[in-house]
Amino acid sequence: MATADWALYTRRALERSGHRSSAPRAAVVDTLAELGCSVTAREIANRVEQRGRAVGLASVYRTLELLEQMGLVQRVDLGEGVARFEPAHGSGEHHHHLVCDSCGNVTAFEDADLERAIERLSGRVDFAIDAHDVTLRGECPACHATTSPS
Amino acid sequence: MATADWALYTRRALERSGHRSSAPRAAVVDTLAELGCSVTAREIANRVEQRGRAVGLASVYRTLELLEQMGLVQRVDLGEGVARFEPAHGSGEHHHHLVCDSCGNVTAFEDADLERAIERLSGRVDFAIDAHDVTLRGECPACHATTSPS
DNA sequence: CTGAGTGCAAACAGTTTGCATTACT
DNA sequence: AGTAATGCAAACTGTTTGCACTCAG
Repeated sequence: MATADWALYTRRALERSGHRSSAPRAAVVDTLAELGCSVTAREIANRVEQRGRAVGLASVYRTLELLEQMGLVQRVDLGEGVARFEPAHGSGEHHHHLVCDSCGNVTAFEDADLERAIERLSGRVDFAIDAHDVTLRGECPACHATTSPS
Repeated sequence: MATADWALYTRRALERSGHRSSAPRAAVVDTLAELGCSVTAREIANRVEQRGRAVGLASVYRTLELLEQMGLVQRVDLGEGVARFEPAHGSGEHHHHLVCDSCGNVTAFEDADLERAIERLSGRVDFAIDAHDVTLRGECPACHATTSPS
């Protein structure tokens, strides 16, 4: 399964580039793999602690920063004033996020049509585009049900 | 011209909804209209000060928050860790942003194709979408020239 | 044994809030 | 006169940094 692959690959990549394999760092990698899509640094620290081990928040941030520079982690900003992070799966996989305005719930989606539109657009603008974010906001099914009970 | 229209309309809207017309608030409105697209609270405060008058940063934030709630101002988060704001022009006008990774320069763009793709997509997901942000990142022409001098 | 990596606490930056003061209406 | 709105400074939040300590290589 992809999440275990990523954790493994990431640990290898760290080794390969001469980084020491420390317990805290491994815990962050494993936990990010476990939690998956768009998690905050604090969520990672909390989860690690739940599992008995413990990591300083600073180390979580330092690890995430390192991994981001290595292209193994993607930083995501959904406009909540908190940075979110997720495993970066190679070049292929590519998703964006739906955010529920009521409960803050975050879900991922992918859409080839959208990607195509953005790609075309990228060729048309005068910037040299190399990344893009799309965030859709609204109400998730659960909140929608309670808000407008038909 | 649109910027003056917006300032006028906004001041009217404030009056109409029973808000006092104070000098600081008017200054914020005028300055946001003048600066236009995606400015920070501090930029507004600075600009107001340059023009002789002065506003506390807190008042700038309070005004922007009020205007946002009234739908007259749009809050924009480009993932820099600073909130940006811009005049919200009615329902029609709709743009997104290009951010230069090197110099931080922000430019606006609109693209009907992209909007259409998002609209179609919105119908397909299980959230009730009512807003969306798109941010394209890359190198602006100026930075691109200095980075890769052909 | 050496220094990369850690944890803590202090420093920071942006934003929000409490409160006494100001100034529209 | 009454009270919405202001300005300042303190409080808060998320993130970064300095520094002494630890542990992997």
